[in-house]
Amino acid sequence: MRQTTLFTKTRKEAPKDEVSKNADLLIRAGFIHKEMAGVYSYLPLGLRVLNKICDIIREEMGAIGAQELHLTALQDKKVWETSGRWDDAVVDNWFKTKLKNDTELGLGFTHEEQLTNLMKDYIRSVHDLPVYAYQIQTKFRNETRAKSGIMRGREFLMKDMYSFSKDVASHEAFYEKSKGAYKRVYERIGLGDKTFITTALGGSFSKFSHEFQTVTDAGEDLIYVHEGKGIAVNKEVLDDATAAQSILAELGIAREELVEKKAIEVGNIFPLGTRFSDAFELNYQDTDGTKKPVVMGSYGIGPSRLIGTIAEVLSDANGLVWPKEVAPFQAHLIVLHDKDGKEGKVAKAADALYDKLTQAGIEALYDDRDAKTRAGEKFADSDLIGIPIRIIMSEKTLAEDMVEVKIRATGEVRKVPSCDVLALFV
RNA sequence: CGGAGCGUGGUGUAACGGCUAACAUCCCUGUUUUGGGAACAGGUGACUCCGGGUUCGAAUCCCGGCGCUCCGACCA
Repeated sequence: MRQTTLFTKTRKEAPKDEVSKNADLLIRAGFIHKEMAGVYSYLPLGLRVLNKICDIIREEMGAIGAQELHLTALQDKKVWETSGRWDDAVVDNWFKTKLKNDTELGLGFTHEEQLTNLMKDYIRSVHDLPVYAYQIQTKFRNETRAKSGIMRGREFLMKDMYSFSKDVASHEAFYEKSKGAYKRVYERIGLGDKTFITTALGGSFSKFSHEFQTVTDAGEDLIYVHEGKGIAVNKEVLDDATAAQSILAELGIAREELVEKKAIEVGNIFPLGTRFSDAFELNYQDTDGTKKPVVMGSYGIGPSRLIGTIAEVLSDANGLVWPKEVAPFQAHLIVLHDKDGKEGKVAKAADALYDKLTQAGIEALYDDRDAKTRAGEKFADSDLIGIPIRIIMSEKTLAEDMVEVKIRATGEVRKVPSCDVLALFV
């Protein structure tokens, strides 16, 4: 994409109504636009990152046999009354609205109820199981306090998967498999080293749950990391003496081995048991003819929060630093025109290189702005946007038939023969 | 939901109750410049969040809204 056609611009100054680093950088670099507190639009650059993250999630969910679907955001009150979660006293972060005829509707903050109810039309027999279904969808949560930029919004994107298994054993087998899929997602988006599977309390549905927590000072949670085993427990576990004892024993770790860290929850999986299948009478007929409740699990990950987390964890003083797999573009080609400007030899060579990259299937952002935008400004913008590989072509480099390559993450600079540029992307 | 702070051109800031609301940046014209956010000249752009009130006079003081940020509570 030619940068002259990109409608967003970078900003030199931090927005006055944001303090958090993720919002500051993402807004200044033109990835997101704030609409109101906790509600952000995704601009072309930000959407590219979001789509890449979603595609990685799709691949990893597909790899463990999950199928994608898309449920509705508008929710039927009756369905939620079935599980007892319509009441504002039970769930206090509902957005509710009404039809013209005063029928109440909700805007989905999660989708256990709807999907369980839907599955009644498709799950009848043991032969229909298991089913693993997920969606990537906008969720609405009426948070009393939106904060931390895109880390905690009122409208946000969420991948939520639900598993439907015939019994506890097969549920547990899939639950374990899902952990692997989640780990691969964090590795691929560049957060693997800092993300720990964290045992947490189960809340109302089960004895325990697992969170994926990325260590960062911008986090809201306190976790206790066992660095040797690469696992953690949530503070809430240690606060509960009986839970702490059994969970630490199960994990084979001792309290003294744990190090306290601030972290942001970037994923959460938990067994649902038959909490919803009982409520909705989602049963199946087993081979022996008896009726049994489906055993369920729920698996969430927030792509938009992941963007914020990457911005918090991987950025530096000059701006964003995108890992290869989620970067909006693989290459940032910068041309420094000669005195003939857009008609000059350097411009022609850079145009040709851009075409070559594009034809090779390499996504490149081409900073083709003319000499009114000087080198320093182009470099500063490039640092801020954070594309992994920068390729600079100028009169100087062209004279040697080279380009200059700078790696955003490390700052490493080297000269590469123009003909070898494609080799940078294998 | 408790507490604190804030709301002024697109952006970031300034302005004692008193001239035509100032500066920087961005943007537009032109000249010059060309490897880390250049220089000069000219120009566009604001009912100072909204509604009331006090006053000869309000961006400024008072009241009420709305909005934003932060701390806390909450967060299957």
